[in-house]
Amino acid sequence: MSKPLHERIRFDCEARILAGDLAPGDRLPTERELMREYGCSRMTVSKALSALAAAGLVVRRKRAGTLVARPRMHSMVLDVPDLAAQVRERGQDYRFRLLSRQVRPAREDRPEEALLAGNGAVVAIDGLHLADGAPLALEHRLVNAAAVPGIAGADFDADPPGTWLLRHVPWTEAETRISAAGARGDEATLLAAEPGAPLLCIERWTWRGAERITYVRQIFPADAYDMVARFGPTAAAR
Amino acid sequence: MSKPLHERIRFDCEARILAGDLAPGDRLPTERELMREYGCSRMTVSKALSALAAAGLVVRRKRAGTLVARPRMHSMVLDVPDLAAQVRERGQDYRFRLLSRQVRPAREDRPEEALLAGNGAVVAIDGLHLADGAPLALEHRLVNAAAVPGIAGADFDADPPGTWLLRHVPWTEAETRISAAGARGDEATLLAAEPGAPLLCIERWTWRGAERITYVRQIFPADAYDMVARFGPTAAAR
DNA sequence: CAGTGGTCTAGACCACTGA
DNA sequence: CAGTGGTCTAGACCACTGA
Repeated sequence: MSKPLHERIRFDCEARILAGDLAPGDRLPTERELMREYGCSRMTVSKALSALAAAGLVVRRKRAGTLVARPRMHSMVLDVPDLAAQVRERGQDYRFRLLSRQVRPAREDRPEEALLAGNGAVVAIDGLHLADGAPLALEHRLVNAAAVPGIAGADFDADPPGTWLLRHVPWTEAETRISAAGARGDEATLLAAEPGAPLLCIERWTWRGAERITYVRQIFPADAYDMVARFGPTAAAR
Repeated sequence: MSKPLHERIRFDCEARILAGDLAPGDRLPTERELMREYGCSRMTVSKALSALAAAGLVVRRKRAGTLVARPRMHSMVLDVPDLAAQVRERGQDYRFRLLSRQVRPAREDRPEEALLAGNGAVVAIDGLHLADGAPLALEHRLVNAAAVPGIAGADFDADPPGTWLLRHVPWTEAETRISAAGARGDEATLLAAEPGAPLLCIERWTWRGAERITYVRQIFPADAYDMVARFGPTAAAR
C-alpha cells in the first residue's frame, strides 16, 4: 500500500535535487534535521541518504554534511544483446545456423587462441544468426575446452552458444569492444553484403576469476543492428 | 584500520558465492543464523545482505530466505569517451577545430532539429577532434538554444562543446546509439579517409527532465577508435 | 502457520573534519 | 572542538509466503 518511510524521504530529497531546487554543492538537511521533519529515528533517515549516496546523487562528508554531487556521466549502461530474444520480440523467426564446430589444440599463431587456452584445446564455433532466414550477424567463437567440458557436444538448436554458456557458466566478468570494420570477402558472402561494406563489430572476452572462458566476435551489417546505452541520474546505479 | 563488521559479513558471503561454494539458487544463512555466527545484531547483518541484493548477487524472499541469484549479464558499463582526456593520456596533443557555428531556426525537414527545438532556435556546431593534428572524429552537434543560452558565445578552445555542456548543464539523462556506417564524400574528405570507408558512429540525445538539450553525432574512422564496456559481479552496480 | 525478511525505534559511542 | 555522518545494539511489530 504505502511506501516505506525511508523510500519517501529518499524520493523527496531526490525530487528536490532533480528539479534543480538544490544545486550541486548545496547542503541537504542533516540527519538530525530530517529526523525532526519526518518524526522518525536516525536509522530511517540514514537509510534514505545512504541510498542517495550509493546512487551517486549526493556525497556525504562528516562535519560538512550531505552535499548534492556534481554530475558526471562518465559511464552509461549498455544493454547486452540477446539476439534470439530481440528478434522474436520484433515478431520475426530466430534461428542459429551452425557453420562449423571443431575441438582442436589452440593455434599458437592466433593470439586469441593462445590467450584463451595456452597449450590446451579450444572449441571453435562459427555460426550465423538469422532473422526470418536473413543473416543478422556472423559469429566466431572460441571456448576454453578445459573450462567448459559440456560445450563440445551441446545442442545449439534451442539456444545459440552465448545463451548456452550464460546458462552453464556462472558468475563471470566480461569486457566488450565495439568497433567498425569493412567486410572481408568471405564475411560479405555469408552476410549477403558487398565486400568492404561497413560492419558493426562486437568482440567480447569472458573470464571466470583469472581463467578465460570464451572469446566471441560478432559482426553485423551496418543497417542490421545498433547498440544502445543509457544514462540517468536515478537509474545509473541499477 | 579494521573494516566495519557489515562490510566483513558482505565480503565473506560474496567470496563464497564467487568461489562457486554456493551455486545459483542455494540458500545463504538466514539473518538470525548470521547474527549468531558473527555475534552481532540483526540490523548489521541486514545491511550486509541488502547490499548484496542491491549488487544483484542475491535475491531475498520472505520465508524462502536469501538465495544466490542466477547470473544475468544483461547489461554492461560503457565508458563514455572524453576524447580530450583520452588523447592527452596517450601523450598526444588534443585540439578541437571549430568548423562552423550557427544560431538559426530549427529546420522542420530535419527530424533531429524539430525534436530538439520545435519552432525555436538551434545552435548548430560542426567541428573536428584532432590528435596530434590528425583527424580523430567529426562531430555534428545541435543544441536547444532556449535551454542553454550561453552556448552561442562559448569558447571551445579550452573545452570541446561536449565538455562545455557537461560543465554548464547539470543532471541530465542520455541515450547513446552506436552503429557502423560508410563515409559520405564530404565526411571522408574531412576525416582524410576514402569515401565508403567504414566508420564507427556514435549518436547521443541528452535530456533535462522532459526537455531535449542536445543531439550529437560523432563519426570515427574504423581504425581510429573502439568503445569498451565492462561487466563484473562486484562492480556491476557501481 | 511458522519462519523469513522488511521496517522501524530510541538509544549509544565514535571518527572525522571544517567552521 | 562542536557538529556531522558511520556504525552498532537490542529490541519490536509486521507482511509475506512456501514448507
